Amino acid sequence: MRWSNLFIPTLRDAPADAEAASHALLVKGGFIRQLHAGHYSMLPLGWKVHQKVAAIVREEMNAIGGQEFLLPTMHPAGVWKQSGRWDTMGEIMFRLTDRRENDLALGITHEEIFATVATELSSYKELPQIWYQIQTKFRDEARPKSGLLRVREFHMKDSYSFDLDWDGLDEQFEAHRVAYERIFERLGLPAFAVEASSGAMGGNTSTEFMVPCPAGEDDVIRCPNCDYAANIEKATSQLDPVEDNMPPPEPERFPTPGIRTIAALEKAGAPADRQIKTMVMVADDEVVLALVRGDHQLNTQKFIDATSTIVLRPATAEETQANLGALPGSLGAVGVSDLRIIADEALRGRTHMTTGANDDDWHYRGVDIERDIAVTEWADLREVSAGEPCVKCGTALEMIRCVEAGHIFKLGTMYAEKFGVTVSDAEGKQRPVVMGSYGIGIGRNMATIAETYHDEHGLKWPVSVAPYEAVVTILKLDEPTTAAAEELYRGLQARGVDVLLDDRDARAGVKFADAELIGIPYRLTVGPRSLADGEVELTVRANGDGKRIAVDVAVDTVADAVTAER
RNA sequence: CGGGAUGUGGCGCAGUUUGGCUAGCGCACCUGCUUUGGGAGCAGGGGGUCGGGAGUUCAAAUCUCCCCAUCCCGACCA
Repeated sequence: MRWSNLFIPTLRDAPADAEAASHALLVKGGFIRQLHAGHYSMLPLGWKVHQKVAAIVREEMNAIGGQEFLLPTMHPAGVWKQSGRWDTMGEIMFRLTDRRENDLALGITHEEIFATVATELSSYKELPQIWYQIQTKFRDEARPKSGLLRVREFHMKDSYSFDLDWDGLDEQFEAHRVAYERIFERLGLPAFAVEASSGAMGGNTSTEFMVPCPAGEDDVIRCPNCDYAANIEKATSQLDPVEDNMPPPEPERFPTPGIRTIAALEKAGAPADRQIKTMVMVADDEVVLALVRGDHQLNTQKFIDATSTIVLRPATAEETQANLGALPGSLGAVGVSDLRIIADEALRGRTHMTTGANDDDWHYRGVDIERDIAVTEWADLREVSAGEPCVKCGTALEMIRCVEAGHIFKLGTMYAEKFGVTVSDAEGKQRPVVMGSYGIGIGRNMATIAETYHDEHGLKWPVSVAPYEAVVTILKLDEPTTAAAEELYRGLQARGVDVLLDDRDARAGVKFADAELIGIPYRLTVGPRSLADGEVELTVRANGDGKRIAVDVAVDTVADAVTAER
């Protein structure tokens, strides 16, 4: 393509409200424009990158036997009611009504729709199946942010596997894990797999693929020594045991005037690891107590997973007062019998603990949690901190901020049962199929690549996803220079290189700056000065290297480099 | 949803405190001349419901009220 004919609206100044590097550079480079919060127009350059990312995903899905579909984005409420998720999805789902007042939803994911199609599976001989699509998803995110990293409308590759049994699912899951690793490698992303919370998807196992990035929104706990890695919503660690000596026969009430915090109580003689922190939560309109050790933090996702909660919020001061008779600072679970009490595993077996007495300015000490508190359920609720010992090898864990680039789930038979997706097995018995689902956001991966590959001059796309693989820059629009550049351009096209010819009537500095901003991996600069020596200049965007090469080897040099890096 | 900030040509901004000239500057755009290997110079030119509505006033980008939008932090979130 000739640059003079293209719409590549580069800007001298990035919009002031773009903070993430990918956001600023994608706008500045003329790849995207915002329509409104969380909705972006893909301009020609952006769409080319998007399509190249999608093509890599498609190739790898096809390689593991995936079959491409395209399902509707707008769904009748009925299918969502059938799975039960019409009620459990909450505000994340855009809902609307048609002229006949039928309830409709915009798809946030497609388990329900693929399950509906899958009812036509009838025999185990048809299994396994891997079905996928690359299609628009809508999610009414509370806070879209950082350009393409978190939006409300985006393209996702979502795939679904159907197997006769769990062993089959394990194979599909593994096939996807390997496919995803290949995808991220081809995208140039240093992604790694971590244990994850399955959240609203259901199922019992899920793995996220994380890319370290300060603009990300997830914290990952990773062991620098062994292979342990988990989202902080799932991560655990070893804890040093705390010795509880001299358990007293019963809790002792003592006055703590003005003491409202763990730290203040510590000064009054109760070490934080000998305190029980009591938090009052409202889980789907039910008041529930969450107990963690004084020096630990509650991870709300762990609490949600442990209690199968849909909507969780802290109780208001009024609700707390009404249920426990005291305000935060003096709360405890001793003697509470009418509320669910979820306690963190780190508290199991502890005695000689201090906790609030549900009477402002009073606490109990000498509490034996199993004797004195009616714990309903024990669960892993506490949030791991960096530096704690790895559960597998004891090495100090590190915490890394990441972007979630992909997420794969073992779903089981829940959707098959809700939708009646059954097949006959070899004995002629009807069995529900075992499903998995697997997602990669295309635009988010594009933005994550931009986050990973850029410098002060602009983007530095890997060849695999670059909007153009090479650019031939004409420095002087006279006949001999133009003719030489055109010949290189045609030569590269003949070698199958996705090449751009910068034939604009602009100064050299403008052309160089634009080529660097939009991140073309290879630039051939054709000017009368070097041409007089029978040479052109080859500049590599990735490392800034520039060198002169003979005109007659230029096409092969660039084409070979591009081909090697695809 | 809570907190903070911002809305003035395509982009970046000034002007608002203290109401008052035809709403200004840089970039970008158009024309001409010169220039031409790292975002050119000179001259001329086009483009703006000052986020929207209502109000106060002789007079509103500027003051008042209401609303909307966007960004950041948090909550939340596959």
